[in-house]
Parts: sequence; C-alpha cells; structure tokens
Amino acid sequence: MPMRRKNYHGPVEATVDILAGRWKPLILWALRDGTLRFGQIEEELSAYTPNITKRMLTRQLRELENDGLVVRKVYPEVPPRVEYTLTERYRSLMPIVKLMYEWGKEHMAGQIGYECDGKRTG
Amino acid sequence: MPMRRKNYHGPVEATVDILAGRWKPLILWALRDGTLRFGQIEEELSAYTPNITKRMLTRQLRELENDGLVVRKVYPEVPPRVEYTLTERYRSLMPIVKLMYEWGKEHMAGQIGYECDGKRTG
DNA sequence: CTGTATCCCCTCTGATACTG
DNA sequence: CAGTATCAGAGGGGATACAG
Repeated sequence: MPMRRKNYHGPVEATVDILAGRWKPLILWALRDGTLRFGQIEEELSAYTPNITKRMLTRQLRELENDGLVVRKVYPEVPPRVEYTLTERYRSLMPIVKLMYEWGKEHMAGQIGYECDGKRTG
Repeated sequence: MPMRRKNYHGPVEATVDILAGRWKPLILWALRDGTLRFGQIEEELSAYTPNITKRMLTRQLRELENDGLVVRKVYPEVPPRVEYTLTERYRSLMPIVKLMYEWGKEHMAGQIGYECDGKRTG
C-alpha cells in the first residue's frame, strides 16, 4: 500500500493535492447523492467518459479513503459487496469544490489546451 | 515549449489542474501584493522553504502564464529584467484559493502524511 | 463482484552545469 | 539577471491478465 507522506509548502498545496487525481472529482461527484457500490461507481463513470480501469478506480478510491474524503464499507458476503460514501470531511469541502466547478465552467471553456469529454459532471 | 493539451472530464478537474504544481500556490502567494521580478520571486520562496531551482521556477511560471494566471513582461535591457504580475483571471480565482487555504489550515494539520515546511504562506 | 499483479510509458520534479 | 541544457529518479496513469 503506497502510503502518502508529503511535505507541502502550505495549506493550499495540500488541499489541491487531495483533489488532484485523474478521476477524483468525477468519483466525488458520482457519490453526491449517497452510497454507491464499487460497480455502480464504475458504471456511473462509464456514462460520463471512456472507461476507467478497475485498477485506477481502486487506487483513486483508496487515496480518497486515506485522505478521509470517502469511507469504504466491506460486507463479508459472497459475492463481495463494498460500498463507498462521502464523509462529513468532504461535505465541508464540497462548497469550495462547487465554486471550483463554477469557476472552471466559466473560465476554462474555450481555453487553449482545454477540452472536456464529460457530459454534465463534477 | 511543453504545450498543455489535456482532456479533462469536467471543470473541477481543470480548475484543480491549473493550481496543481509543486510551487504554484507559493508563487501566486508571493505575487499577491503586486509585480515582482524573477529574482525577487526566487528570493521570496527561499524565505519560505528550501530552495527552488531556477529551472523549476521558470517552468512553473511558464505554466501559470500559459494558463493565464500571471503575465510576464520582458524589458529589453542588459542585464535582463523580467516582471511577473497576477492577472484579473487569477484575481477572480483568488477568493476560492483563499477558501482552500482556510480549509487546509483547519483540516490538514495533523493529518497523517501531512507536513508543512512553510512559515505563513499560501 | 471487487479487486491484484505485471508491465510500460510519460510527466513531474530535482541537481548540476552552462549562457546571452 | 534570468534563464537553458542535460541527466536522472520517482510516481501517476493505463492495458491486460488473473484471483478470491
């Protein structure tokens, strides 16, 4: 398990970092309305954009979990069931993410080098 | 010149991305009060944390410029003088960055894997 | 169904030396 | 003064196959 130990220069860098992953904003967006199973998240993301691999989805979810933005609950069943839910910690960050969404929507569209495959996502 | 052409999945990812650089928050913070020369930025950052190299400072500044967060003005003199200033575009993002600063200060301190060398920065 | 194990590429970051 | 050139290491991201 790759443990994150980073030396940041300040709080902004740290905050940016926990959101900086190829699929994290999308995952957090997918979970906005409640709990989802692993496969449901996978399905949600596939609706937005070309497939994320199980490997990457697992990694991003583990990092979000390590950073305390989601909780992972495993049900000891066969076949296995694993559910993911946003934490209060992330809920407190969510308004800021929403502002980033609005800012990006207004200021990034049409930027050079900017292209977005998402349909209506986070 | 490494041109940024990325396919984002949504506005949040795009917004996070333009702030995601090892020295960008610090640079933007250093420029908060007005225009600075290349060497002055270098000096500011050295006051916060172990030295950034000229190479990295140049790269981060170029990316910030490409993303329209700073402007670079070259004076054709000898020895050369180059000045950097925040753009209105970044000023419009600054309130959000400030919120990220506050959130990080409150929620990242004491986090596992979190350590900060900065003294009182962005 | 929910992941691991491998392998590989590419970008980011950094150290060091050099230049108009 | 304000950068480039070069080399190198670490890790993020992805394709594919396999497993409990």
